[in-house]
Amino acid sequence: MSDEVLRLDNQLCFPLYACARLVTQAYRAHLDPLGLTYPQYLVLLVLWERDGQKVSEIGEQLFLDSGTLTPVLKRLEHNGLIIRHRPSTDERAVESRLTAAGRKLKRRAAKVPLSLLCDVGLDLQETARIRDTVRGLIPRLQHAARRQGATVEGRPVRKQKR
Amino acid sequence: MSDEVLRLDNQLCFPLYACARLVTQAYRAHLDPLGLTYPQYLVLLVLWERDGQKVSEIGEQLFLDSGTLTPVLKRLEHNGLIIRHRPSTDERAVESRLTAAGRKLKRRAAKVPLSLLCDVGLDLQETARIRDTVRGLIPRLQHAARRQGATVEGRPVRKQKR
DNA sequence: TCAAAAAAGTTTGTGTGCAATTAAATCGTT
DNA sequence: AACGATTTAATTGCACACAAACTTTTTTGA
Repeated sequence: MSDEVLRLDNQLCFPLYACARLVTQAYRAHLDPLGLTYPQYLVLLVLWERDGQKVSEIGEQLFLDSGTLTPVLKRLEHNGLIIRHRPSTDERAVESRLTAAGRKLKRRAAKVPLSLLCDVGLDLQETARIRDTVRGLIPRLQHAARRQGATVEGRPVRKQKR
Repeated sequence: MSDEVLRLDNQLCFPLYACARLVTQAYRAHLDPLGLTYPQYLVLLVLWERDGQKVSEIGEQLFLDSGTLTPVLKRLEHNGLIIRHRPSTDERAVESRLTAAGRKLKRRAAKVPLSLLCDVGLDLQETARIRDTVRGLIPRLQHAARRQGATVEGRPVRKQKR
């Protein structure tokens, strides 16, 4: 009876899942030479826009919690791209600040997005259209995920084991 | 100069990455009661469509390799949902076959997709539209990802660690 | 004022993803 | 039949994701 709804082809979730992985794979060829993983690249994008942000600020933009970001930031620090330090005004927080090497990497990274579009064979218009479609999903998914128990933003909500 | 292209807001990759994670988070609330993770659920979707598939066959449909699938399949076996065995006709292969418990779980899982759409607040038409848009990206991303993972002019391109 | 609560990160444990390597079985060609 | 090439999974090593527990610091409120 309900076989149809369970077909892989009929689900929205799977193409999203598959595309996200394929995108990071496509990025890898361009990020490997920079010594970056895709999540590390995302963190740098955030810091290149505004330097010296706290873990929680970075997390709000990337929808990642500190449990994920702490190791990523430590690796970036270990690789000499950022420095983490606790500001004296609030010693709970940890700010990440770009080093000279971290700032310098921005120039090389600037070539990556266009290379990717080129690899994938998308023009700017179509890219923008798809981007807006997918982006429109985010608030609704946040609502759905938050409602049921993930820590999307601040609120605890979850009590059950994975 | 090239600041604009590096803005998080202008990238297609990030919404895809964010949505994929938010989707699995939204699924978690419905899959936890079934004792499944999202990748485990995907494997079962494939087996519910056709039982007894080889690791490579499952991998082709989910775009996952044996390095990822082997542990997932072992956990499904450990949880009593499938049995893995090597067919005598070709002892290299490993077929995964649903147990009675694995087949039984399909009835409960059949409620999940609709619950999700309900949580997210999407109607069927809009879902299908977005799904087709995202699905259209897959072949192009595969081409882009494959192009760089395999070989260029006969020589292996990849030698650097991640 | 000061103990309780809240906030901010870190740590721990589990489960993917994926590249690279390894091991075993099968196939193709001689 | 022999043997190198190919196929198929499993293994290894590293890097996310994320829930839950924990530590330290700051804020609150009776």
